[in-house]
Amino acid sequence: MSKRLSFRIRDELATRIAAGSIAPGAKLPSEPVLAIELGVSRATLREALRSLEEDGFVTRTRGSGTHATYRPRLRNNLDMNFGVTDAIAASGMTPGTRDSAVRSAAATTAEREALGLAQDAPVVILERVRTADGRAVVSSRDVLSADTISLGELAGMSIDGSVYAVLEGMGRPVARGVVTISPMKTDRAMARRLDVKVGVLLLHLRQVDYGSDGAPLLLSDEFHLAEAFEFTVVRRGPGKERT
Amino acid sequence: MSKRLSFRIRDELATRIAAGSIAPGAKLPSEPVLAIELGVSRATLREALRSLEEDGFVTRTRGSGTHATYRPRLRNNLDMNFGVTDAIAASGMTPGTRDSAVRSAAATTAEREALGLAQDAPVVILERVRTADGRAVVSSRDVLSADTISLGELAGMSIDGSVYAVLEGMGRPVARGVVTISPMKTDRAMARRLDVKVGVLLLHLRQVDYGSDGAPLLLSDEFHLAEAFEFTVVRRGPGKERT
DNA sequence: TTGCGTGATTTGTCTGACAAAGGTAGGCTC
DNA sequence: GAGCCTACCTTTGTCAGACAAATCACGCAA
Repeated sequence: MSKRLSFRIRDELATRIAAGSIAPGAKLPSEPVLAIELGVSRATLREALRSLEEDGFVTRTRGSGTHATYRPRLRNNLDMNFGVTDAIAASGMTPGTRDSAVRSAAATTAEREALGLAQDAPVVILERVRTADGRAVVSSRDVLSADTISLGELAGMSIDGSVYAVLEGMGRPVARGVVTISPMKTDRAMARRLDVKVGVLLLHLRQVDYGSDGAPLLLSDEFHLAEAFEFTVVRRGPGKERT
Repeated sequence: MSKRLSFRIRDELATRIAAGSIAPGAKLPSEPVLAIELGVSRATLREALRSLEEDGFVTRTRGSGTHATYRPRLRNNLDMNFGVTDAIAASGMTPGTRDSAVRSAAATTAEREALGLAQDAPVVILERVRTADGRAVVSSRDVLSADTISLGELAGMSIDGSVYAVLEGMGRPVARGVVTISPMKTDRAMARRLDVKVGVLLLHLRQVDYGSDGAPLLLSDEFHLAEAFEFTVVRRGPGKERT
């Protein structure tokens, strides 16, 4: 349960809208009425509405009211599913892991830059092949500073576990990630790992994750089979009301 | 200038943070102090801070204060650059257009579903090849309902213009878009249009744009040369504070 | 029918206050 | 002296009430 009351109200309204209890395009009750119904003050309700508006659930117009917007249903939203496990589960398949291996090494130049490390700083690397309903669909490689997590801690995590869950358990939750998307064809090594032919299309997601203080925590390279996944992103429009 | 005072305050603070006037990790003045400094009430300031928090510019902690977060600088953020023109310009190149053509047709099934139209509803189609510094980099195809815009209006727009700008000029600004990303290889027709070899890697962006009322306005298919572009997305972390 | 004015409705902003949680400094115990 | 605990202060979260501004609906007149 969220710490802030306004978050709970926000989630409650978001659920109602998503579930269709408040129909798309329908007008919500006025703020005073809705505040009484939800048992909170109008200020708290407005915090929640502000958040919903920011995420595109509702539009608010002075003099007119607050209206729910039509919201497209998304299967694999990059915003919602942060890890590979989430993405697979969101597609209705059972996630699994294969060929898991952890090791330590000196950081390469690219890794040093991405993670903000000193030269020759030690890093720990986790390489896995993720499966959906038993079929290999993603090859992933996670790199973390040895200062962030020890080899033992990384090796000790659940085989199907999420690195994010481990980091959060250590009090270093991931607050934000920046992912770069590019297409590529499978080379021979990747084809063997994923058990597909050479030349099959992949989406390469290179992601740097940052902690709540803004420090880089994790560098991930994920190679997704294009035919197995579909990525969607919600983009905010150029309407001048926004920044 | 935005209609709502809280939006202006939001933008003002976002600018300060982005420009480094408020350093990453630095603590902002307390709400009462900041409200006086900005000349607004604390309620309005809190609306602005709520928005900034939602976008990851700041974190707020009761008892501790509001802190600016480190925000990575992005070259081609799918969130920031909505149209192809923006994306090309953000890469430091000069956008241009080639092989522009408009026509009208009956909507296909996929187009009907995406745009929420009745069977055999007429649509207008704009096909263009976009260039960066004279080199063809994107093949695009925009489909709109004939009710939204007439063939003449579409043909009359500036050759390098943005469909978004036209829609906004007609009082139908695009508030949100949902893009699906998938990789593909160029077929023969696309290779000729983009003047590349068959088999070169493309990123296919299929996007549906919605108006402020949530109604679908525009269906776009964009085929980007992979080697010419790089797409980044900021993802919100799995920190438990979110939905 | 069309246009205009007027009033009701609704969100936006302001003011003031108290509660809750984090941070800090001081004192106490061992 | 080191560590722990407590009281206090700061800061955000929530509440209450009021007025301003914008939109919408209705009635009326041309």
